[in-house]
Amino acid sequence: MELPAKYDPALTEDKWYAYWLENKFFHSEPDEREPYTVVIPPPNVTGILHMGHVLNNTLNDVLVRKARMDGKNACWVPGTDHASIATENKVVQKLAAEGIKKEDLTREEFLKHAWEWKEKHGGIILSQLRKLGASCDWDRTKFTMDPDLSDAVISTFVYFYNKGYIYRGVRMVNWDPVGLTAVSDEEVVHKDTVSKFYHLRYFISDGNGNPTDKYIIIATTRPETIMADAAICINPADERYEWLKGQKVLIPLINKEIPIIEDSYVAMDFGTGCLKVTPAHDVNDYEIGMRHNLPVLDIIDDHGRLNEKAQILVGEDRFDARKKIVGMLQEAGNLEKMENYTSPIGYSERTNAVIEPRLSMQWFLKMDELAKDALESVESGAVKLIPDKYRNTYRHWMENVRDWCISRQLWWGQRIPAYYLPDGQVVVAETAEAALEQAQKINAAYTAEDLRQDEDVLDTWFSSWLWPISVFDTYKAGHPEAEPNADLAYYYPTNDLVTGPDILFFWVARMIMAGNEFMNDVPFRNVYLTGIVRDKLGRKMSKTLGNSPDPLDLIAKYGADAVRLGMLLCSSAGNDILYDESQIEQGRNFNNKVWNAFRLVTGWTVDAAAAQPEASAVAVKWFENKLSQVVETVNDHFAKFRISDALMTIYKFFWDDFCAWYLEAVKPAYGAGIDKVTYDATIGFFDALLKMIHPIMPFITEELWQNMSERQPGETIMTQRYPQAKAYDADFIAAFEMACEAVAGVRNIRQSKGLSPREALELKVKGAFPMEVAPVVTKLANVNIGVAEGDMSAAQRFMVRTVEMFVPMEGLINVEEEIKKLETDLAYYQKFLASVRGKLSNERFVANAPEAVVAVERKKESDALSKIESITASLNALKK
RNA sequence: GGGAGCAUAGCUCAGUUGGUUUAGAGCAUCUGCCUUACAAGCAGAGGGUCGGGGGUUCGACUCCCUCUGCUCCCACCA
Repeated sequence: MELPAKYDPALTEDKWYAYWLENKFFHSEPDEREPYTVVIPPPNVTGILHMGHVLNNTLNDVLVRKARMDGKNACWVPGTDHASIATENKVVQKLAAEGIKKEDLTREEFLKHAWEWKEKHGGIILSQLRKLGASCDWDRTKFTMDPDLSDAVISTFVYFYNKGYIYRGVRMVNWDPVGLTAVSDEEVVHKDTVSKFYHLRYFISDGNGNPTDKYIIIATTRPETIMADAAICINPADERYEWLKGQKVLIPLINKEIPIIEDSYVAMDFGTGCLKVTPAHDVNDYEIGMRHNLPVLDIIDDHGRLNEKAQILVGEDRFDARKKIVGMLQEAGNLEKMENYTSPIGYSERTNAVIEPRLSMQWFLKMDELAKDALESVESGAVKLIPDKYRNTYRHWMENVRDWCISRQLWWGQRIPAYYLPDGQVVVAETAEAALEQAQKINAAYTAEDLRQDEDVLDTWFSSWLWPISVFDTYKAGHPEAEPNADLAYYYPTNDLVTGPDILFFWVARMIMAGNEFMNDVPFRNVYLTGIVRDKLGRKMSKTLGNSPDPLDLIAKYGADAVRLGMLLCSSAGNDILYDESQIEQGRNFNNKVWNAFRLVTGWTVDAAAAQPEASAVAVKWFENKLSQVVETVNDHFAKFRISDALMTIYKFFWDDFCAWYLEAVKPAYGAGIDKVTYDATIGFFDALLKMIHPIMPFITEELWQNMSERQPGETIMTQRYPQAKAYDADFIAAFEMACEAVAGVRNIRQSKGLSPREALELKVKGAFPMEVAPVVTKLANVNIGVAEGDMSAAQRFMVRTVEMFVPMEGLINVEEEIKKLETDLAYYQKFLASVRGKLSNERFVANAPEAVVAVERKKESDALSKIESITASLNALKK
């Protein structure tokens, strides 16, 4: 078979992915093997693949494929997340573009549109993952709103409600006026924002609601909320405002009389020391209001517009109202001054709208007990975070967690299974029928018509926190007492979770809580936290910057294997990835290297009569030993999740050790055949190398493995065993390295003297060179090796460790230059010797340092001495 | 405002209980090669007072303090 000189991934990738699917190699069923389980961090169902997904899923796939080849029963469960607020937003926008307003639709009509949208766009990302080579068990694909997964969510709600962990209450929540829903604290992003600090005059009332000429100044960033002011608050210790106590002031523009109150919350050194208290629109103010029994006046509606309670500017958006009211205040003589002011403002993570703190009735889940256990899971090491610097962050969050607001004023999601009765009571049950039964216990006359289900749905994370359980067993979530089904019993807990640190709390921590609660065991053993993919300038990749390449374009251009390797090259755990297309080029180049090595080896013809050359025998012995050593190193890297180290070890093993040294050492002369012993060994090594590379580059390795010899239908490299490390001879490996250094030394001399590699040279050795590896030096350096005797001053000299090597070259030696070079070397070693002797003559060093360390220093000393001696000898010879 | 982390070659990073020569890798750079697998390549080479200062130690890239510069997380001073 004739292979082209350049590898074309387009010809192989789809073919082999289809083959893997056809043969169901990704599919897993429980059996007697040890399981290796991973659940995918479910991407948004309508999302499309971005570089972050590529990084994450490549890492995941590498781990899964490695485990599979280590003989484990690997199961990688894929799926998608319904992402309630994000998806609902997209549907609302799509409908808006068609002139349909959400308000005009019923819940059922809207959900019909949403499901249509999901059917149309859902799962695109999963097909994109196939292009990347992800070896997910697609038969197990799940969606967080699959009917049975939704049932699990509802059961979970009922379970926690009955346990007393879920309660409903009026609280100050983070209101998203664009998404029209409350969001959790974690969904609020604080960004420093430049705004204005308005200094407003509030005139003192004369007692009858008329202004006097005295006033105080209040500093605020939100003048549009003054109509909702319930009081002005000062610090009781503030002497400046002693005179104010007991007075009343008038709200500008509407002349409403409000009291002066005192509360030590107010900072005397901030602003003017006078705080306007607006309980409905600020969390702190709300708390002050509670302490002082102030009325709560809510003047902002769901959309962030002023309502009729504001009396003025009714119907205006809060930001328009702010501009307008400033003008009005100025005209009325209430604006003292305004200054620029930068302060952190909360934005909705999903819609980027400025969060409006707002009082509303919401459902909450108590977190204190759950958080305590989840913290313990990480502190005890039951769950390992990689890198472990995240333990600190995790602890901090778990110790300061607040109750989780789980209700969302949306339609896309699992509807809260709470039913309101005409008498105001609430019943919570998994179904409407069960709810009615409960209701009838309260009043037998109630009928289904009397029950009104809560309009809200649950936070998306309230379903995804069940993911490692519910993808296997949808009944167990919400029913801790139930026996797990066979799948869950076998696959849980999962082994590794690969995800971004940005959802450590949203998702990872909550999965640990759910796991502890329902399974009495953690959901995974290791959490590998990736970095964020940035461009090479360090900027986060984003659509607006346009600095995010489309992974599918990259795959089309370079091949999935190249993209995978390119992403992994620079991905140490927890560190951000500075993505640069040159890394993917490097991946492509490596593909090509592997391809061409294969062309070379399979192009050889075996000469059955040929005896094995000595150099080949040495090379085979060396590579056998080296292979075991490298497999050992690679396994160690994998065990410690040092994936990029594992990759680089394999990369260098293939490129440097195998191609540059081994293949060159065993390569037959042009046109000649290769002996069978060497050929078989080489094919064996290639086979092992392909297996080692396979988890990283699955496509090209399958292609070559299939081409290497006749394969039966249904055979695959995917399920072959990873090479095993055997005992190896480290001394022999070291000896071979000396041979390589000798070859490099000769090549260096050829280069500096302009000598062709074809011209055979003499190499004279002085010292303890391991002669068993000499045949390799002979072949690769094209030299005849002999022992150095007599005057070597007419030879070019170099050293391999402590062995002196000479390449005689009468007439080509530049004596001046050689002397200079030797003198530089001599100076170096003399200085080095001095520093070593400095140490050795220090009694405290000799007394305190471990014996081995001292021995090393003595070895350094003797090595340096012997080098100085040989350099001096050469110098003397030259100077004669 | 509170907390955490980082700073090592031009770039991206290793450096695994403080001791294997006077610090490593990949990429990039320079030099010479179209050598019959591969120019997406081959052979060689250069390049770092380990952010600054101080301390502990026989010994510090590694531990402690401090300064500087970045990054991230958390956070209700209007």
